[in-house]
Amino acid sequence: MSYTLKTQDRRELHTALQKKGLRSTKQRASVYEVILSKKDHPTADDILIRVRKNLPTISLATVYNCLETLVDCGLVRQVNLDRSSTRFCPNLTPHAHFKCSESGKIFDLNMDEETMESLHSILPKGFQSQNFELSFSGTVKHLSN
Amino acid sequence: MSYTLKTQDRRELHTALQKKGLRSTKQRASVYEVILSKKDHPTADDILIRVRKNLPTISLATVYNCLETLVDCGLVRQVNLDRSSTRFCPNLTPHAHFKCSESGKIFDLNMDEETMESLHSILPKGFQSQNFELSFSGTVKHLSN
DNA sequence: GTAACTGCAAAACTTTTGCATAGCA
DNA sequence: TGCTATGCAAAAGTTTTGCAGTTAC
Repeated sequence: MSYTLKTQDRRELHTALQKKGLRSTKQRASVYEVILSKKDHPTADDILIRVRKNLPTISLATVYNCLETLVDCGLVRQVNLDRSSTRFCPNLTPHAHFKCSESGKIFDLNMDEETMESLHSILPKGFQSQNFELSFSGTVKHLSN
Repeated sequence: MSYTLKTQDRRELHTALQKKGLRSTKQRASVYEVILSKKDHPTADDILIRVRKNLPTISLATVYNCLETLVDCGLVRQVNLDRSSTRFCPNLTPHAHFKCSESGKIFDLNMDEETMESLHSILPKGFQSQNFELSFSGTVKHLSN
């Protein structure tokens, strides 16, 4: 039991899994823990490397399985920017992403209610959106880049 | 010379290529023509099949090359929805995409100035966006689905 | 003529699948 | 104990690369 998921997070994970009739496994906990602990939008492969510090024998296929499970449970969101690997993000609040083309870093940008409404106002009659993804690319001037 | 690019479109293509010091080839013209003629957001593979009606020997690698060229020239935009193949789109006006999870169809949604401004208002100081992508997924009720 | 582009094949990369084994409930 | 999840390997799918031959300028 080397995974260091906080009690509250572990409970949340367990509840969410149980709600779907799924089991708690150390692999799922460890993948979730990795995503929570460093919110830098890692790819499945990034996550594999990090999880292996705790679980050296975990396979990439299992990481993909765990990620799919976490996404299905609504604990994690997947992000597709340009044509590179899918990235994963524990931020469940409405937000956009900004990818800096110089550093490659990805930033979360919070979205206020007003912007959310404005954004959904472009949906024509009959279009019912369950999900949206907004991403910017560009550069970040100076700052902590 | 079996490609049926309209005179104006051909001129636009030629000018854009010339501006970058690139050559006009029938492959590039044909790929461009295919994207312009049916705005259903085809993948590279879709485009290959359509272009081969005119140029039976064109290869997938060439299609990818042509697409990259057209995107670099600003004549075509690439669209990444979920984790499937990249799609291509000749609509250069600011717009969003909506993918119907039932039919799989992708719709362009126009964006007015106000929404564009609202959308960019979430960028923090120092963040300079060169590009954005907004996509919705959901269902389309009745209508011409 | 020559540098750029194409076509082909192979490689690289990401993600999925099938199946035997392990482990949670 | 039974059934789900994991680990491994192989497959599938998308995109890129290297190179010889072709073509636009």
